[in-house]
Amino acid sequence: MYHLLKQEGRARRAEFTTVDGTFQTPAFMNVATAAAIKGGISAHDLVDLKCQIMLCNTYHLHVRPGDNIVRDQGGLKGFTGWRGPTLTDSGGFQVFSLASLRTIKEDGVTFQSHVDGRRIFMGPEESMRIQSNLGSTIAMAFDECVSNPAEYDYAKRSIGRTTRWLERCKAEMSRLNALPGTLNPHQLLFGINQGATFDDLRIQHMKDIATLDLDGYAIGGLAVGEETQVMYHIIEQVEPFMPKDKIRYLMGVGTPANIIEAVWRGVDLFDCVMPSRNARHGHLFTWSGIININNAKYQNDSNPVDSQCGCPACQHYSRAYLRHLLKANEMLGMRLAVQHNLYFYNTLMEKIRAALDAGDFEAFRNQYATLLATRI
RNA sequence: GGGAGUGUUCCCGAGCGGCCAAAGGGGGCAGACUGUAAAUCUGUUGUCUUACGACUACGAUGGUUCGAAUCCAUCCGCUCCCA
Repeated sequence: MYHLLKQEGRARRAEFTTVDGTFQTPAFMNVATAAAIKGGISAHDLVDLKCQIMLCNTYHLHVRPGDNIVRDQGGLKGFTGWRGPTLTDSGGFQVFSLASLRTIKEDGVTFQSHVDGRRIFMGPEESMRIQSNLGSTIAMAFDECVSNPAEYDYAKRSIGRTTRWLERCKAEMSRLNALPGTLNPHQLLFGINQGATFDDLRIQHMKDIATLDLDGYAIGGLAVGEETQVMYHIIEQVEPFMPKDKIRYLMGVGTPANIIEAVWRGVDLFDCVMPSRNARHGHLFTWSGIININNAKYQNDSNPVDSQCGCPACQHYSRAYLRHLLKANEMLGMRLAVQHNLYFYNTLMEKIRAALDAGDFEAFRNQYATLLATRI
């Protein structure tokens, strides 16, 4: 249930209520692909990192340990111990990213497991059944994510198929939610807008899926090869055709600047592997810009990563220590780095919401969009 | 005392007459990363120079050769075997 609290231009401040709790938007989902944030972060840690909603992946959990196991363990909630809302990605992105191992047909997609190489078939119904077993708060539609630049004709055929898949997802989800013994009988379904970088395809597809009255709408297929300005342009084109009373999710995005710019253009929800992956590689976000903690200039630096940060790493440890841990390949190094970046992202969202509440998000955007992308 | 090895660029280690500033690791330095096949990947790593190139380098010294990290002699260091 989406409840709009305040608006500034196209930017929206709202809250989203689910059976697993309410979260404040704009929000960033913390990515726990295989039911854990990479870098040794537990569900319990996520609470301290100001996480509101956790994202897991259908494909990965289907392959290992198997969605039936997760269901038997009480779904993602029982399995991971995360009590708040969860969203599961549908496996659509894996279809795209495992490009060399797949065949796409009308029924669904056959692709090879990256774990043991076995052939796996996944279509809309399979994806919904797996997500139902995972018991997530929100299930994503099974879509096709096309890489950019894309051929117009291919993108056009792809959105037709993605729409038909969406209709099948909706039907299957209704059926599953009504079954006795279903883990989460109130599981929500979000549709996904596609159409590569073509305005007319994007708009047409958005209009098509808007008629299906889903619980939320995502923009997918962005930040997959096109220029950043093209991404912003597509959001601007599609946004007017997204239902005003539904939550909007920009999938897989992005940098702090991307998020600020997308909120500015009317997006409510985000997820991205960047804070966790980049943290593992020593790339840390701060309120003064981006640093690479591996750089030699930090080897004897007794300051915290960011003196303005309240995360567990910045509260107790120096740049010199964190750099040493990462260099020495100590698990603690990754853990602290990931904690820092996730705390940064969740705090960024908090600040965005505060700015919207105060009615000065434009000033916030002017102050931070460029600054946070600066390398220092 | 006798015999057999061995010494390579920051480290380990390949090379056995020219294509060697010298494979491959490691380490160092830097970069990338956007619904996670990612604790991954890429570049770089003798000095000087923008570059062409020049110079210094394969334990030391001397030699053979048009040419030596590579062959020979002596010396120095280390390892192993026999007494």
